[in-house]
Amino acid sequence: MKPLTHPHIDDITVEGILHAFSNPARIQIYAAMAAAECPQCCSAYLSIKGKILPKSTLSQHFAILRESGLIRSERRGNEIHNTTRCDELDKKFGGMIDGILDAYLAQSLAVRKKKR
Amino acid sequence: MKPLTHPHIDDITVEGILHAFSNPARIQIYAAMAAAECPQCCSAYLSIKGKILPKSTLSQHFAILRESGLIRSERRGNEIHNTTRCDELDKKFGGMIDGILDAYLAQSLAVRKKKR
DNA sequence: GCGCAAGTTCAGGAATACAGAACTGTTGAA
DNA sequence: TTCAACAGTTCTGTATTCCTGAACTTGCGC
Repeated sequence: MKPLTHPHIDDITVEGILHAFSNPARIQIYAAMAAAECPQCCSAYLSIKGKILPKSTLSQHFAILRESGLIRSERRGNEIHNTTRCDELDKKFGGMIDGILDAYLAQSLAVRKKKR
Repeated sequence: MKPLTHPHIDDITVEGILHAFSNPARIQIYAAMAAAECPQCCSAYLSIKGKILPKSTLSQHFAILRESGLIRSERRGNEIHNTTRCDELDKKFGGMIDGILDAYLAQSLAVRKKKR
């Protein structure tokens, strides 16, 4: 099994991050991960917004998040512990990530209100 | 020829914007448009970062930017005048767009420095 | 009218995304 | 140690999206 590789902070690009975020499942995964208090394994995100994702799809989403530099993944025995790289990213990209997350969370809240 | 339609501000979504921005040509067009002092027609962006885009490709990029709600396009006789909708967008999405643009511009600057 | 320039639409091929099936590697219990 | 269950990956075919050249429409000036 391949070792998990992460791009160096200098190799992370705005376009890569925006592409990773351009998929609804991926931005939701990232938002949930950013809100989590401790590292979560991949299968914690098998069900997202009431939809169930196939494991293979999820695995590929995680690969894209990892390769774009948004998250860090570490093998812990059987599972993989995932965390955001927000400290590094905030230093490099200023308020970009937070700005996106804030807007996304505000939108999610608004949608939930509407549904009631 | 179809009339140009723009989504209502309430129908603009974070995912739509991020998808529009996930393409290098589109974010560059938007950045240039945001920096321009007056409305630009589409063909002002035929050459972007040294690359020449086919007209058809450009036309579709503009359609995506328009439908995502990022820009406003108005027919002026033969050509189309394009402007960003940044006032509305800033009101709706807080610092998201500016955060993205700032990071993108900073990255572009860094790249240009490296090339020298 | 004519020619030209600005954009659009269409059609194809290329690239990318998705999901089911089969797989690898790890854990824990018998 | 053997084996079943579990976490995640890889492979593969299909569906979707993206890109671009060619043909087209519309508007302007001569």
